[in-house]
Amino acid sequence: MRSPTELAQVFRSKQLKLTPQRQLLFSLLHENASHPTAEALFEVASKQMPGISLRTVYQTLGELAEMGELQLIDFGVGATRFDPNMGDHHHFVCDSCGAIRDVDITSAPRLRSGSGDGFAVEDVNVVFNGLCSRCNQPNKRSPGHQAKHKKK
Amino acid sequence: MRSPTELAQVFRSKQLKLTPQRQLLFSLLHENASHPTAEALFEVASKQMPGISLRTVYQTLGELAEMGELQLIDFGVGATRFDPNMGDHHHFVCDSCGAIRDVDITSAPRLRSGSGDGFAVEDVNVVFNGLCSRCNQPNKRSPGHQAKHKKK
DNA sequence: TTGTTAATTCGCATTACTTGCAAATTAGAA
DNA sequence: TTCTAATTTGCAAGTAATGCGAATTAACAA
Repeated sequence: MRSPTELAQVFRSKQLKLTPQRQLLFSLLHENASHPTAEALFEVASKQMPGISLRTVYQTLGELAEMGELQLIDFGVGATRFDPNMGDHHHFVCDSCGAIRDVDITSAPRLRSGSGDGFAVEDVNVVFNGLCSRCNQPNKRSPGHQAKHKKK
Repeated sequence: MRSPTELAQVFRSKQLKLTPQRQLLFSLLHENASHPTAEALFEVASKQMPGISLRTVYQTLGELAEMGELQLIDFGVGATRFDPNMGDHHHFVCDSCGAIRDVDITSAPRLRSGSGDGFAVEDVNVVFNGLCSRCNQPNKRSPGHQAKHKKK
């Protein structure tokens, strides 16, 4: 991850202006380990910066992703999630409450096959589905944000 | 996979009617290894059964998925894909043309961790991104259906 | 400080994909 | 053949995200 100061330099080096919106979104994202959606980030940002536009959130998140400052992940369950953790890692998704947790690559076999059968693999993403520790307790399932697409 | 006859029994056992639409969609899906979208399947189905509704395609695909006859997969690149292959396997997605290929589980490390850190993993999905053999040839990239969300 | 200008934000319209709903149709049992 | 619940269909509506143009503003220069 990058400090706000470093971010400023990255922005300038790319001819991008350092706006209050961008700074806010960047820091909110780094304070937030929940892999928020654009909408969720918008909610939080609105509290500190009333009037900020959802359009700007999408715009900025897209730019940060292009700059390699964050990952854009779609688990096929509602909206795209944003992850500032650019390290090699995977994800666990709770099928009950929708919570997402990073899965450190060391705890999962490292998959980095070069190529096979003619196609060149450039990236491998592993998604673990199941029940989080909270929802795994039979009597206290969080009815949180349920999966919409129920993959299976 | 199931033969049309077996399917009929499965349907009956669940009080579901064996309609021409369902039979057509089921067989089209099994003839088709491209992991089509609902829309794509609708196009093909329309040729053999003019007037069939896109709504019915979505409906039927959803039912088949609930019955465990097919998988519903969202790669975060446009529409949901449908896969009649219920065996343990993963997927390769071409970032250039959007083509999808099954990746037999034997060629990838078998990931079936029971649980860790309190959450119960019930399913593991691995997505390999890269360039397919066709697009991997520098001069002949298929400009096919480009990725829309470009995950990274 | 002030001015200039290209970058950015904002809001609204629009697209893409999918689902809800109600009326019309039909498979399967009697 | 008749009956009825299941199914299909078309259209409206919903969600997520993007396109676009007008208004605003960060950053640089004078």
